[in-house]
Amino acid sequence: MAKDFSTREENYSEWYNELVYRADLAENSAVRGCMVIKPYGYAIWETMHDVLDKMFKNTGHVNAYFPLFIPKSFFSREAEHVEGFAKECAVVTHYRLKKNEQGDGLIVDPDAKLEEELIVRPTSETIIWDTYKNWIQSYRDLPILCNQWANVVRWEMRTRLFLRTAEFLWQEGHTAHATREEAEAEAQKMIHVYADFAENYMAIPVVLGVKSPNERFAGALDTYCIEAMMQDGKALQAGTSHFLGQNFAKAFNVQFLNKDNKLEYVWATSWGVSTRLMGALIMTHSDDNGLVLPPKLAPIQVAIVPIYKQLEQLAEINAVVEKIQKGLEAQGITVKYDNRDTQKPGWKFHEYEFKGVPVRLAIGARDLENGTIEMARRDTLEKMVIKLDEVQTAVPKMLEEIQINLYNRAKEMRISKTRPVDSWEEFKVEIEKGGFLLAHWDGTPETEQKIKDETKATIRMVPIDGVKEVGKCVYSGKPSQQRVYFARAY
RNA sequence: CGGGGUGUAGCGCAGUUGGUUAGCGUGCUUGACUGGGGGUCAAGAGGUCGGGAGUUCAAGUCUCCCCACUCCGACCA
Repeated sequence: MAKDFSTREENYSEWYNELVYRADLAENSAVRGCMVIKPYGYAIWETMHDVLDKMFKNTGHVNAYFPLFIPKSFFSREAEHVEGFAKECAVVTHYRLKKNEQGDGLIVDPDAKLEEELIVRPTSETIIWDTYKNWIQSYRDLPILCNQWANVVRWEMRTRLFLRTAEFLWQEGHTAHATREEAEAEAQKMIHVYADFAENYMAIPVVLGVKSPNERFAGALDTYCIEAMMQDGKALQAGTSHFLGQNFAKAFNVQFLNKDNKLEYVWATSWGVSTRLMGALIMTHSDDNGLVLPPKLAPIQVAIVPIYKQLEQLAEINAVVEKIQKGLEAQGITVKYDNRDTQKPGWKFHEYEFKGVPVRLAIGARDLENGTIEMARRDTLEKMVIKLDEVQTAVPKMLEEIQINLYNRAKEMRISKTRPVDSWEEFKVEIEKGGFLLAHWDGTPETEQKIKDETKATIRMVPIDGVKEVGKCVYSGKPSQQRVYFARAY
């Protein structure tokens, strides 16, 4: 057992915070609401970045980079967009500091006021569409399929490591198309890429659907999303893909001549996932002993700990481990052999367990005699003794098994927290228990808002390929065509 | 922005009605013994008590002002 570590039962959010901090993933910085992502945490993000980047490129996208600053006037061009982001923008008003004549330090030089203030991007649609205007004249210029990896700033009132920080890292795809159909297909394609990534790499099962108008991205016609269920029963939006229609093309006057020599507005999409995924990863799999990482994203997949008395013994072990390590690395497995003499074996066991390393091997004098090695798996904490000559097959097999087990475990958890609800009384009782409630909804924003006001639950999404089922709205009793997902969310 | 709370060693905290040299846990350094699940013992290093002003013979402790952080709401990827 880890000492002095909160359990999920005692206090879920404390457990999460301590986990992030003690597993060396991230910490709060001197700047309120902004985090420092530490090397171990960044290594996980880096792997996510690399995998996603490949997936984007495999689907025809290229990377570009647009500025951090956006002229204030750009923001007011798209009415809904402005409303959505105005309340959380960091604004640059001056470009120079000077010595404080009245006291110590520096003050903002009042003479260095910018003619037009610059917004630190909360998202880049506006600056990108202002740029695309210059790139697009003909249908031959389309489609444009760009992605950028960047940091953005949203001045949030309350922040939590990874889940909501004032500055966060993300990728944002911005595409331009000649037809509505093509843009819609793009938006849907990308939400499926995200679902694929979440399920097959992060081992997080997700439900896929479309947002209700209330929850839609500011300026979008449709927002597709994937939603995951956390262990405490709260939902977490893991990725969004927006069909923007011609809203931004009209706001920034981006037109092209089609084959019939007629001027048309361009159709757009944007889609993104952020470092918030780290929060989802942590909360989905981890337990009261610390972090649990799916092998495909673990910075260290196998940790090897030697157990020895004298240094001569260590030398003997080193020789055996060297072969094991080389063999595993040749199979593409990331191995850390921790033969530091500065820490005890017990300390190392806890360290790697807490950091979520999927497989740990331990080898000592006893093993050398028997030709064995101890293998421990992080997901179930089981330990087993295997023959040394089995290591090269047993370890990769175990990694695969853990990856699958984590996914299955998370899926069972989600299924157990998902259930249909048919009356308002039942809804109010069940929402307190957490999880997804599948309920009928009359399709109106008014009803959705009332449900939110009374229960803090929001419609997480309307399933795209959901089963059509005639029913009555759980709140208003009006007719409904299908059930939607309700939950309290992060 | 509204309502609580907290600022004392790297981190986590104690410090009573003001009273001598400001403590404890952990971490850190050195050494010895140890080593199959966070070892034991010993010796050390480490402090503008958030900042400023005031009351007092005497302030970590009382008063006032300021600052920072944090939690709970409203807002949100």
